[in-house]
Amino acid sequence: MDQKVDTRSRILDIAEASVLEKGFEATSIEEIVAGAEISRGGFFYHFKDKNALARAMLERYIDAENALYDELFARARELNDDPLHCMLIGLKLLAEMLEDMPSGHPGCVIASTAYQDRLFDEGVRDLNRQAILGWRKRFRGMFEEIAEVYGVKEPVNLDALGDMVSGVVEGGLVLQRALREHNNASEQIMLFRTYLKLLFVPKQT
Amino acid sequence: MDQKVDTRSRILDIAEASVLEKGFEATSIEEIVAGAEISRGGFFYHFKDKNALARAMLERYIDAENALYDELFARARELNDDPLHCMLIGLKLLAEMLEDMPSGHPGCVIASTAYQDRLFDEGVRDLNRQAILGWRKRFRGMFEEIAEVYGVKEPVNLDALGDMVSGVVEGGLVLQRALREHNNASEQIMLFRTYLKLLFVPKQT
DNA sequence: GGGTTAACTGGACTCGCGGTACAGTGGAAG
DNA sequence: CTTCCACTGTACCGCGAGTCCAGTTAACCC
Repeated sequence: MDQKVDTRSRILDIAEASVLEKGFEATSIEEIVAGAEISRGGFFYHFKDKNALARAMLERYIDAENALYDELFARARELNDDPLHCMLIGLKLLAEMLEDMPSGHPGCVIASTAYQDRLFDEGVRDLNRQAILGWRKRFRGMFEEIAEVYGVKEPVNLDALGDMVSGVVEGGLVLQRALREHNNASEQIMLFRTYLKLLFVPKQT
Repeated sequence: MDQKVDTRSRILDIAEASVLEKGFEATSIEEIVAGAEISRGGFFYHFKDKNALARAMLERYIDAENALYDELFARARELNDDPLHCMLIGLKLLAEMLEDMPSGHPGCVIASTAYQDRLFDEGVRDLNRQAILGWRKRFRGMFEEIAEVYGVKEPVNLDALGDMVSGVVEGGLVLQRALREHNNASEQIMLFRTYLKLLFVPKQT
């Protein structure tokens, strides 16, 4: 119970690595149990089927992603109190983080799940949906704060702008995955950052 | 040979519809042959395996997408000769087109393939890569033309900006798929359009 | 009319994987 | 000493991909 990490988490670790590398379908239960050094029976003891595994993985992934955003923007806030600069610093940190990942970022489970969604049940799909809505809310809130202090040079829908953060990250990861380059996602984030710099201008008083 | 469309194309039609709706893995050969009203043997006569099918589908999809871009921006050019306005009009047309699709756009096969790539062979992955590189070149070219006439307010990498078109579309489609909303992709494109309006400014002479 | 070929049909079979069922076991906790 | 948890191990089912192959049908060619 100490040296051997909790089996359930070990299964999730192995499964996540494999799913991010080759996709959900291509990851067999056989291979998960081999990696986790348990029996097939043991796997089904923890997860009633692959769907339950997907659900648990998504939950964990989303929690981790949210924690990451929390930490990133908290640090950004420490560095600068201005909401716009906080956003810009946070995005820079995010971009750097994506770049520092050796062999590229694993890629977002969200997109992967979205494109194979018929494999999953309603619960999994809803989890996915809620995660993106959460990010929309989070970033929309930050943009509202910015808009209180700054003017916008062109009218934009702040919900859509919030979605654009997720969209740019997801899109960047798709490019990165397909191109087999390693910094497309961070490049795209930096480009989006430039957008914000152009969009928000000091309010004339 | 006239009323019965060429069987191969009919297989591809059925398969594409099904793959876009539920994903590649979830589409069984059984169901394709039922839809195309042929026998299993007939399917394997045309495609040696599912991989060959994927490859053919991707080729067709990419060709269609490129033809669409050709047409869209050709029409835009007819409407306005200025390279920036041509780009802006083209994006608007693209956004409108995505919005007009009943029940949303089918979703891009590129992302779908990227996230399941271990299912496919090197040929399929390379096709995917070449498509995105093609779009990069296409849009980069257009941005270069724009940059000859306009100045940029903030320095940007034009390759990355070219990628951003693909990225925003892909990302938007991911959001749309996951959220089950219907106009995220077009919204994201319009937001990107605003970016370009802010980025490119008339050159001071 | 006979021969060749392309485009199939249909059926039998193998294999891997997801999933089920269930009996047994070893160790910790009470 | 018993109970329960967290498994192991094995046997079994069904489905879908993929293989093999023998036979059919229609078209075209000499």
